[in-house]
Amino acid sequence: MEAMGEPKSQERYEDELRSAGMRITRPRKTILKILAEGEGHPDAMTIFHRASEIDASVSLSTVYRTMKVLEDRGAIQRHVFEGGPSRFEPAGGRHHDHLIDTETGEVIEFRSDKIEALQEEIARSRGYEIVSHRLELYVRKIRGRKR
Amino acid sequence: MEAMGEPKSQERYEDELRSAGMRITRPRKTILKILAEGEGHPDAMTIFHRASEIDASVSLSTVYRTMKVLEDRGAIQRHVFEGGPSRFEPAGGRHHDHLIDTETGEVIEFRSDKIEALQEEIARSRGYEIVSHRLELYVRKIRGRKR
DNA sequence: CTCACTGCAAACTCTTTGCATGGTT
DNA sequence: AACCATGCAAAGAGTTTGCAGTGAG
Repeated sequence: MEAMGEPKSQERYEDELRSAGMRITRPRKTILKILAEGEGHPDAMTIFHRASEIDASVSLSTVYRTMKVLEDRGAIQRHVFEGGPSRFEPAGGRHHDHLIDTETGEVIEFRSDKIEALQEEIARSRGYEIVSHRLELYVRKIRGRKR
Repeated sequence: MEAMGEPKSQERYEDELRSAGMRITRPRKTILKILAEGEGHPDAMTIFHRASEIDASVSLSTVYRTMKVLEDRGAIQRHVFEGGPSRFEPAGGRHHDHLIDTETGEVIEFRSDKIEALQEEIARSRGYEIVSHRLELYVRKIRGRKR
Protein backbone atom coordinates (compact mmCIF):
# COMPACT_ATOMS: atom_id res chain seq x y z
CA MET A 1 0.00 0.00 0.00
CA GLU A 2 3.01 2.19 0.18
CA ALA A 3 4.47 1.64 -3.24
CA MET A 4 2.54 1.61 -6.47
CA GLY A 5 5.70 1.57 -8.51
CA GLU A 6 6.59 -1.72 -6.92
CA PRO A 7 10.37 -2.09 -6.75
CA LYS A 8 11.72 -4.67 -9.10
CA SER A 9 14.16 -7.10 -7.63
CA GLN A 10 17.80 -6.53 -8.35
CA GLU A 11 17.84 -9.62 -10.57
CA ARG A 12 14.92 -8.24 -12.51
CA TYR A 13 16.79 -5.02 -13.18
CA GLU A 14 19.90 -6.90 -14.21
CA ASP A 15 18.04 -9.13 -16.62
CA GLU A 16 16.37 -6.11 -18.09
CA LEU A 17 19.69 -4.47 -18.77
CA ARG A 18 21.43 -7.62 -19.89
CA SER A 19 18.75 -8.40 -22.41
CA ALA A 20 19.16 -4.88 -23.72
CA GLY A 21 22.76 -5.78 -24.42
CA MET A 22 24.20 -3.78 -21.55
CA ARG A 23 27.03 -4.87 -19.34
CA ILE A 24 26.39 -5.60 -15.73
CA THR A 25 29.30 -3.93 -14.07
CA ARG A 26 30.19 -3.61 -10.43
CA PRO A 27 28.96 -0.01 -10.08
CA ARG A 28 25.71 -0.87 -11.82
CA LYS A 29 25.19 -3.87 -9.59
CA THR A 30 25.59 -1.62 -6.58
CA ILE A 31 23.22 1.00 -7.91
CA LEU A 32 20.61 -1.55 -8.89
CA LYS A 33 20.77 -3.07 -5.45
CA ILE A 34 19.93 0.30 -3.97
CA LEU A 35 17.06 0.86 -6.36
CA ALA A 36 15.79 -2.61 -5.60
CA GLU A 37 15.64 -1.77 -1.92
CA GLY A 38 13.00 0.72 -2.92
CA GLU A 39 13.63 3.14 -0.08
CA GLY A 40 11.52 6.12 -1.01
CA HIS A 41 12.21 8.34 -3.99
CA PRO A 42 15.93 9.06 -3.73
CA ASP A 43 17.78 11.70 -5.68
CA ALA A 44 21.12 11.11 -7.39
CA MET A 45 23.14 12.32 -4.42
CA THR A 46 21.30 10.01 -2.05
CA ILE A 47 21.84 7.06 -4.34
CA PHE A 48 25.47 8.04 -4.62
CA HIS A 49 25.89 8.13 -0.85
CA ARG A 50 24.18 4.81 -0.33
CA ALA A 51 26.28 3.30 -3.10
CA SER A 52 29.45 4.71 -1.61
CA GLU A 53 28.84 2.77 1.57
CA ILE A 54 28.78 -0.45 -0.39
CA ASP A 55 31.50 0.43 -2.85
CA ALA A 56 33.43 3.63 -2.22
CA SER A 57 34.69 3.80 -5.77
CA VAL A 58 31.33 4.40 -7.42
CA SER A 59 31.23 7.87 -8.89
CA LEU A 60 28.42 10.37 -9.08
CA SER A 61 28.77 10.47 -12.87
CA THR A 62 28.06 6.80 -13.03
CA VAL A 63 25.00 7.23 -10.89
CA TYR A 64 23.71 9.86 -13.28
CA ARG A 65 24.65 7.85 -16.33
CA THR A 66 23.02 4.73 -14.99
CA MET A 67 19.85 6.59 -14.12
CA LYS A 68 19.69 8.00 -17.60
CA VAL A 69 20.12 4.58 -19.16
CA LEU A 70 17.45 3.10 -16.92
CA GLU A 71 15.17 5.99 -17.67
CA ASP A 72 15.63 5.56 -21.42
CA ARG A 73 14.90 1.86 -21.02
CA GLY A 74 11.78 2.78 -19.12
CA ALA A 75 12.96 0.95 -16.03
CA ILE A 76 12.73 3.97 -13.77
CA GLN A 77 10.94 7.28 -13.73
CA ARG A 78 12.39 10.67 -12.99
CA HIS A 79 10.46 13.30 -11.06
CA VAL A 80 11.44 16.88 -10.50
CA PHE A 81 9.52 18.23 -7.53
CA GLU A 82 9.43 21.92 -6.70
CA GLY A 83 12.81 23.41 -6.27
CA GLY A 84 14.57 20.12 -5.76
CA PRO A 85 16.85 17.79 -7.70
CA SER A 86 15.54 14.91 -9.79
CA ARG A 87 14.24 12.00 -7.77
CA PHE A 88 13.89 8.50 -9.07
CA GLU A 89 11.52 5.62 -8.62
CA PRO A 90 11.19 2.16 -10.15
CA ALA A 91 8.74 2.24 -13.03
CA GLY A 92 6.42 -0.42 -14.27
CA GLY A 93 3.76 -0.20 -11.62
CA ARG A 94 0.52 1.49 -12.54
CA HIS A 95 0.58 5.15 -13.31
CA HIS A 96 0.16 7.33 -10.28
CA ASP A 97 0.65 10.83 -9.02
CA HIS A 98 2.34 12.19 -5.92
CA LEU A 99 1.72 13.85 -2.62
CA ILE A 100 4.85 15.52 -1.30
CA ASP A 101 5.06 16.25 2.40
CA THR A 102 6.55 19.74 2.42
CA GLU A 103 7.94 19.27 5.88
CA THR A 104 9.70 15.95 5.48
CA GLY A 105 10.10 15.63 1.74
CA GLU A 106 8.40 12.26 1.95
CA VAL A 107 6.57 11.20 -1.18
CA ILE A 108 3.27 9.34 -1.14
CA GLU A 109 1.82 7.85 -4.27
CA PHE A 110 -1.84 8.01 -5.15
CA ARG A 111 -4.08 7.43 -8.06
CA SER A 112 -7.40 8.85 -9.10
CA ASP A 113 -9.20 7.53 -12.14
CA LYS A 114 -11.68 10.35 -11.84
CA ILE A 115 -8.97 12.95 -12.13
CA GLU A 116 -7.37 11.10 -15.02
CA ALA A 117 -10.67 11.08 -16.86
CA LEU A 118 -11.24 14.78 -16.23
CA GLN A 119 -7.81 15.59 -17.56
CA GLU A 120 -8.54 13.72 -20.77
CA GLU A 121 -11.77 15.59 -21.11
CA ILE A 122 -10.12 18.95 -20.61
CA ALA A 123 -7.39 18.30 -23.14
CA ARG A 124 -9.78 16.89 -25.71
CA SER A 125 -12.21 19.76 -25.36
CA ARG A 126 -9.42 22.08 -26.35
CA GLY A 127 -8.34 20.00 -29.31
CA TYR A 128 -5.37 18.31 -27.71
CA GLU A 129 -4.34 14.84 -26.69
CA ILE A 130 -2.30 14.26 -23.58
CA VAL A 131 1.30 13.20 -24.07
CA SER A 132 2.08 13.08 -20.39
CA HIS A 133 1.02 14.87 -17.29
CA ARG A 134 2.16 15.76 -13.85
CA LEU A 135 0.05 16.19 -10.77
CA GLU A 136 1.72 16.96 -7.50
CA LEU A 137 0.09 17.86 -4.21
CA TYR A 138 2.39 19.64 -1.80
CA VAL A 139 0.93 18.92 1.58
CA ARG A 140 1.25 19.28 5.33
CA LYS A 141 0.12 16.77 7.90
CA ILE A 142 -3.08 17.64 9.67
CA ARG A 143 -2.61 17.43 13.41
CA GLY A 144 -4.74 18.17 16.43
CA ARG A 145 -8.35 17.34 15.66
CA LYS A 146 -8.38 13.71 14.70
CA ARG A 147 -9.88 12.64 11.41
CA MET B 1 -10.53 33.77 -22.67
CA GLU B 2 -6.84 33.35 -23.19
CA ALA B 3 -5.58 34.67 -19.90
CA MET B 4 -6.88 33.77 -16.48
CA GLY B 5 -4.02 35.47 -14.75
CA GLU B 6 -5.10 38.71 -16.30
CA PRO B 7 -2.11 40.97 -16.79
CA LYS B 8 -2.03 43.92 -14.48
CA SER B 9 -1.34 47.24 -16.09
CA GLN B 10 2.12 48.63 -15.71
CA GLU B 11 0.79 51.34 -13.40
CA ARG B 12 -0.80 48.68 -11.26
CA TYR B 13 2.51 46.91 -10.87
CA GLU B 14 4.30 50.12 -10.07
CA ASP B 15 1.79 51.13 -7.44
CA GLU B 16 2.04 47.72 -5.92
CA LEU B 17 5.79 48.00 -5.59
CA ARG B 18 5.79 51.63 -4.55
CA SER B 19 3.35 50.98 -1.74
CA ALA B 20 5.65 48.20 -0.60
CA GLY B 21 8.33 50.83 -0.22
CA MET B 22 10.27 49.80 -3.28
CA ARG B 23 11.95 52.13 -5.70
CA ILE B 24 10.68 52.35 -9.22
CA THR B 25 13.86 52.40 -11.21
CA ARG B 26 14.41 52.55 -14.91
CA PRO B 27 15.17 48.83 -15.30
CA ARG B 28 12.15 47.90 -13.22
CA LYS B 29 9.92 50.16 -15.27
CA THR B 30 11.10 48.40 -18.39
CA ILE B 31 10.57 44.95 -16.95
CA LEU B 32 7.13 45.82 -15.63
CA LYS B 33 6.13 47.14 -19.00
CA ILE B 34 7.01 43.80 -20.53
CA LEU B 35 5.10 41.87 -17.92
CA ALA B 36 2.15 44.18 -18.41
CA GLU B 37 2.07 43.32 -22.09
CA GLY B 38 1.20 39.84 -20.93
CA GLU B 39 2.68 38.05 -23.92
CA GLY B 40 2.51 34.43 -22.89
CA HIS B 41 4.54 32.92 -20.08
CA PRO B 42 8.06 34.21 -20.72
CA ASP B 43 11.20 32.93 -19.06
CA ALA B 44 13.91 35.18 -17.67
CA MET B 45 15.93 35.14 -20.86
CA THR B 46 12.95 36.13 -22.96
CA ILE B 47 12.14 38.98 -20.62
CA PHE B 48 15.76 40.01 -20.72
CA HIS B 49 15.77 40.10 -24.51
CA ARG B 50 12.55 42.06 -24.73
CA ALA B 51 13.86 44.46 -22.11
CA SER B 52 17.13 44.89 -23.95
CA GLU B 53 15.28 46.19 -26.98
CA ILE B 54 13.79 48.95 -24.89
CA ASP B 55 16.80 49.64 -22.73
CA ALA B 56 20.00 47.87 -23.66
CA SER B 57 21.54 48.47 -20.25
CA VAL B 58 19.16 46.22 -18.32
CA SER B 59 21.02 43.19 -17.02
CA LEU B 60 19.91 39.61 -16.67
CA SER B 61 20.65 39.74 -12.94
CA THR B 62 18.18 42.54 -12.55
CA VAL B 63 15.57 40.57 -14.41
CA TYR B 64 16.07 37.67 -12.03
CA ARG B 65 16.16 39.92 -8.99
CA THR B 66 13.03 41.72 -10.05
CA MET B 67 11.20 38.50 -10.69
CA LYS B 68 12.13 37.26 -7.28
CA VAL B 69 10.90 40.44 -5.63
CA LEU B 70 7.65 40.30 -7.54
CA GLU B 71 7.24 36.66 -6.68
CA ASP B 72 7.81 37.34 -2.99
CA ARG B 73 5.25 40.13 -3.19
CA GLY B 74 2.85 37.70 -4.80
CA ALA B 75 2.62 39.84 -7.92
CA ILE B 76 3.74 37.09 -10.26
CA GLN B 77 3.91 33.33 -10.25
CA ARG B 78 6.81 31.16 -11.26
CA HIS B 79 6.32 27.88 -13.07
CA VAL B 80 8.94 25.30 -13.86
CA PHE B 81 7.69 23.09 -16.66
CA GLU B 82 9.40 19.85 -17.58
CA GLY B 83 13.01 20.33 -18.39
CA GLY B 84 12.74 24.05 -18.97
CA PRO B 85 13.71 27.26 -17.20
CA SER B 86 11.34 29.11 -14.88
CA ARG B 87 8.56 30.88 -16.66
CA PHE B 88 6.58 33.74 -15.22
CA GLU B 89 3.04 34.97 -15.33
CA PRO B 90 1.15 37.79 -13.66
CA ALA B 91 -0.60 36.54 -10.55
CA GLY B 92 -3.83 37.66 -9.03
CA GLY B 93 -6.24 36.06 -11.43
CA ARG B 94 -8.06 32.98 -10.28
CA HIS B 95 -6.07 29.88 -9.63
CA HIS B 96 -5.61 27.73 -12.67
CA ASP B 97 -3.51 24.93 -14.08
CA HIS B 98 -1.69 24.56 -17.36
CA LEU B 99 -1.71 22.72 -20.63
CA ILE B 100 1.66 22.88 -22.30
CA ASP B 101 1.85 22.26 -26.03
CA THR B 102 4.90 20.03 -26.30
CA GLU B 103 5.49 21.08 -29.87
CA THR B 104 5.31 24.84 -29.55
CA GLY B 105 5.89 25.42 -25.85
CA GLU B 106 2.68 27.42 -25.80
CA VAL B 107 0.91 27.47 -22.45
CA ILE B 108 -2.86 27.36 -22.12
CA GLU B 109 -4.55 27.98 -18.81
CA PHE B 110 -7.48 25.98 -17.57
CA ARG B 111 -9.40 25.39 -14.45
CA SER B 112 -11.40 22.50 -13.11
CA ASP B 113 -13.29 22.80 -9.87
CA LYS B 114 -13.99 19.10 -9.99
CA ILE B 115 -10.32 18.26 -10.06
CA GLU B 116 -9.61 20.75 -7.30
CA ALA B 117 -12.25 19.12 -5.14
CA LEU B 118 -10.92 15.65 -5.81
CA GLN B 119 -7.44 16.75 -4.86
CA GLU B 120 -8.68 18.08 -1.55
CA GLU B 121 -10.44 14.83 -0.92
CA ILE B 122 -7.37 12.76 -1.69
CA ALA B 123 -5.11 14.80 0.57
CA ARG B 124 -7.60 14.87 3.40
CA SER B 125 -8.26 11.15 3.23
CA ARG B 126 -4.58 10.62 3.88
CA GLY B 127 -4.42 13.06 6.75
CA TYR B 128 -2.92 15.98 4.91
CA GLU B 129 -3.94 19.44 3.88
CA ILE B 130 -2.81 20.91 0.58
CA VAL B 131 -0.24 23.66 0.75
CA SER B 132 0.00 24.08 -3.00
CA HIS B 133 -0.29 21.91 -6.00
CA ARG B 134 0.78 21.62 -9.57
CA LEU B 135 -1.12 20.08 -12.43
CA GLU B 136 0.36 20.19 -15.87
CA LEU B 137 -0.90 18.49 -19.00
CA TYR B 138 1.73 18.08 -21.69
CA VAL B 139 -0.24 17.86 -24.88
CA ARG B 140 -0.16 17.64 -28.65
CA LYS B 141 -2.68 19.14 -31.02
CA ILE B 142 -5.13 16.69 -32.49
CA ARG B 143 -5.25 17.00 -36.25
CA GLY B 144 -6.96 15.10 -39.04
CA ARG B 145 -10.34 13.87 -37.87
CA LYS B 146 -12.19 16.89 -36.67
CA ARG B 147 -13.55 17.03 -33.12
C1' DC C 1 22.25 62.73 1.27
C1' DT C 2 21.05 57.90 1.94
C1' DC C 3 20.65 53.52 1.04
C1' DA C 4 18.11 50.48 -2.14
C1' DC C 5 19.24 49.09 -6.71
C1' DT C 6 22.30 48.12 -10.46
C1' DG C 7 25.75 45.86 -13.64
C1' DC C 8 29.39 42.84 -13.70
C1' DA C 9 31.63 38.82 -12.73
C1' DA C 10 32.07 35.12 -9.93
C1' DA C 11 29.85 31.48 -7.40
C1' DC C 12 26.45 27.83 -7.02
C1' DT C 13 23.54 23.68 -7.84
C1' DC C 14 22.45 20.05 -10.53
C1' DT C 15 23.59 17.50 -14.44
C1' DT C 16 26.09 16.17 -18.58
C1' DT C 17 30.24 15.15 -21.22
C1' DG C 18 35.29 14.45 -23.13
C1' DC C 19 38.98 11.71 -22.41
C1' DA C 20 42.08 8.16 -21.28
C1' DT C 21 41.85 3.94 -18.59
C1' DG C 22 39.81 -0.27 -17.07
C1' DG C 23 36.58 -4.27 -16.88
C1' DT C 24 32.87 -7.42 -19.27
C1' DT C 25 31.62 -10.30 -22.52
C1' DA D 1 40.61 -8.87 -27.91
C1' DA D 2 36.89 -5.56 -28.63
C1' DC D 3 34.55 -1.94 -26.93
C1' DC D 4 31.31 -0.49 -23.41
C1' DA D 5 31.56 1.65 -19.04
C1' DT D 6 34.14 4.10 -15.60
C1' DG D 7 36.37 7.94 -12.86
C1' DC D 8 37.88 12.32 -13.06
C1' DA D 9 37.69 16.89 -14.15
C1' DA D 10 35.82 20.20 -16.87
C1' DA D 11 31.83 22.15 -19.09
C1' DG D 12 26.89 23.48 -19.19
C1' DA D 13 22.45 25.57 -18.04
C1' DG D 14 19.93 28.24 -15.06
C1' DT D 15 20.05 31.07 -11.23
C1' DT D 16 21.95 33.58 -7.27
C1' DT D 17 25.18 36.65 -4.97
C1' DG D 18 29.31 39.86 -3.49
C1' DC D 19 30.92 44.10 -4.51
C1' DA D 20 31.60 48.81 -5.59
C1' DG D 21 29.38 52.31 -8.04
C1' DT D 22 24.74 54.84 -9.15
C1' DG D 23 20.47 57.03 -8.80
C1' DA D 24 15.59 57.31 -6.64
C1' DG D 25 13.37 59.39 -2.87
